[in-house]
Amino acid sequence: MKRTASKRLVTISDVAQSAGVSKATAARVLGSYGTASPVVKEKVREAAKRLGYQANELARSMTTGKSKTIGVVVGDIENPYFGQAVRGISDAAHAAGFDVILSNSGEDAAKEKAAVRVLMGKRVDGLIVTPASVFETQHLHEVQRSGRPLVLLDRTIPDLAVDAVVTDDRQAAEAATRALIEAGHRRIAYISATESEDPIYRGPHQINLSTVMERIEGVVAASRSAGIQHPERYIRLGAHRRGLGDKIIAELLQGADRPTAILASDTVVALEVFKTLRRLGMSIPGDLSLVAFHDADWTSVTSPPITVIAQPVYELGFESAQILVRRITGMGDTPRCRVLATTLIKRQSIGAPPELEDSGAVLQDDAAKIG
Amino acid sequence: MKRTASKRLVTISDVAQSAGVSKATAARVLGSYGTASPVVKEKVREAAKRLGYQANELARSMTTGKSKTIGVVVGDIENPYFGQAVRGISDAAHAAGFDVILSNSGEDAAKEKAAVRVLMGKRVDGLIVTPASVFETQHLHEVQRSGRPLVLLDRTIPDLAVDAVVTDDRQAAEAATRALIEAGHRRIAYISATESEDPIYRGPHQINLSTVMERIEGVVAASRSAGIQHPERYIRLGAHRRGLGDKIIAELLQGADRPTAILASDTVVALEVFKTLRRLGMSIPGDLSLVAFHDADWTSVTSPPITVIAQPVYELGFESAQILVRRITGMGDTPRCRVLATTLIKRQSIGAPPELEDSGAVLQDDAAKIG
DNA sequence: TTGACATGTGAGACCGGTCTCAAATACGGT
DNA sequence: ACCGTATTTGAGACCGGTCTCACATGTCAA
Repeated sequence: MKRTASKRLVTISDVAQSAGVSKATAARVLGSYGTASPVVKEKVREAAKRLGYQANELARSMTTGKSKTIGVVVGDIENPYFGQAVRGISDAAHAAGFDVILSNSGEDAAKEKAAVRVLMGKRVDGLIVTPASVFETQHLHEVQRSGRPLVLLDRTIPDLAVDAVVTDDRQAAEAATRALIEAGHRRIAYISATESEDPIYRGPHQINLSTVMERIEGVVAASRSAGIQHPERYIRLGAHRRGLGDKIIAELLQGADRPTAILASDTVVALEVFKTLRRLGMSIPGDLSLVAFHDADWTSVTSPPITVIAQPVYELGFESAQILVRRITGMGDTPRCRVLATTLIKRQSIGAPPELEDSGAVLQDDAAKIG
Repeated sequence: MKRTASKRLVTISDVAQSAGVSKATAARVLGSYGTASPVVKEKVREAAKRLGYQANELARSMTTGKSKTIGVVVGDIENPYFGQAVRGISDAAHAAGFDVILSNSGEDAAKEKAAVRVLMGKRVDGLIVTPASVFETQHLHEVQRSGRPLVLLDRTIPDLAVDAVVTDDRQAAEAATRALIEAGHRRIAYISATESEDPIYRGPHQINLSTVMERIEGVVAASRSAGIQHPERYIRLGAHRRGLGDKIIAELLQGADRPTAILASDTVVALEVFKTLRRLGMSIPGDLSLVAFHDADWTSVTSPPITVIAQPVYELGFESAQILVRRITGMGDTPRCRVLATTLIKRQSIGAPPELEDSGAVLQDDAAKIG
């Protein structure tokens, strides 16, 4: 058995010595740059193979300044939404010869900040980030100032002039809401998983994600143009943690003037709605209609199958990586925000609203609000 | 506006010069090693802050030889199974002060090899890998030989003496099969997503994953001890690609002596079973009973809810990272394989087998095999 | 006062590559 | 044979940190 020393690795100098050439020459052959005669090339390659040489990419990156690596910070790897996006990123990156380092922030701005710092420290050539908050963005501004390319994924930050790739959430929310209105609904809830101590929506200052704001605007706009009064009252936030989501949904459905339809911000929330409904003995779409963001694979096998807003998640990742690579290699035209379209996939979770006893009271309530 | 040069970053020499101390002293303060007087510390820290100094981790790792980073190669990031495992890894790693670099192999041994090479090149302190094949393992042997700690996740490799963390697949498959047998089933299929050109199982040589082999053994053992003849005939492989899975399942269910129960290797396959059944106009558990590996969150909201084998996936990741960190920092007791237990969660997808016309023929068939 | 010893600081080697530059060699034409 | 040019090669600086070691200073006991 070959007792290779486990500590010290083979360096280019070792190879050079063994091949009987200078370090510089060996480096040229192994690094595929400069020139070397065929016979020398062969000698060096043979020695490298024999010694089991593997280049130290760290050293290489340090001198060249390029690491051929892009850093990615996503909100939650466990969420299949980001899983798909990451695959898109990986595919595009690898196709361009880049590696990917992934971190997840758990949607926590502080963790995100730390992750970005680490990746910058590792001298990645560029960054793709799904920012956890539009408020805490100093670290991203710093990245931009340092000149390292940065692409925002899924969400934008208003005052940060970098590339971004997002889906058209406003228009998606509007379309979904319109579909519910066309089915006869007037009391439509939007339940978001976004972080928030207060589950009740009181205004834009609470919202720290561009997507959430856009969706709320979409729901409100569609409702308003259908003559629905005060649609904001059915908006709920912070349904992220499992137990909490359940509570928020149950309270919403058991309260006075309960909504007859729910738009869920992702499939995790939709799942929570499903479970809560089962617990309350209510059915879809008889008692409640449901639409969810994200066409997760399982949404077509529930009963009833869920009507969803399909987002081009893989493309979102793929495009963002392509843009980033272009910035790294090429140069700077002005940053753009690419908006990808979504599709409403109609399945069987939308029905006519049930006849609610207190329906008249609600109208009165609405009327009172006007007067 | 401060026009920070976008190209050249601030180095420790810049900070030293600005603070009026030597490079060595500045490094001691900023690197938190050696000694420095309080007043000098203050000066250096102030200068670093003013200049926006960020350490070059590459340079740091190069001299120290440690990168405080562990590399992870998983089969498929999109699969929620691995998503959970990765979170477990991240949590344990970060708790110990390590960063995580993630790659995915797409269950392709060649890609896995490339990913391992890249990570080794980046001088990660250790590796966690879910090996795509028990046959192509030279690269993993090389890692082991180089002395860099390696932990296998979810799967083992017989002749490779490194740590591993897996679930007890044999016992899980046995328990699931027994549950089906107790419900009266005698024709039980196991459908695996594992890569294979031939969907029919002909022997162990086809199987390139330890988990798959264990599960097959589990199913066969439970069947045999219940007196079921030739249980292997209902084993199908390669249900990975979407279209193919559908075809394999449909053929199995429409063939002579069709199985009355299916054990699916993961929830993606289970989903495929659901869809195919719907297409064929069959129902669960009336026409077919179903059990699946992996307690994906949605398996409780289908109708009927699916009986699953819950695996401690997060723990799998968490443990593997802990073991790896222990190896990196501490030293070598002999490598161990940690086996975590699974739980059978009984829901409503198991029922009595339907009265099949050709039931008698099957028994004859079985009997014929004995004579 | 002097010596023993702890503490703070700077000079410079080093990690393992890349890259510049000059010297050495090969080649081609007259 | 001889010169001009192209190609191959080696010496050594460099990237940005860490680390060793020598030297300067401060403290305290004899």
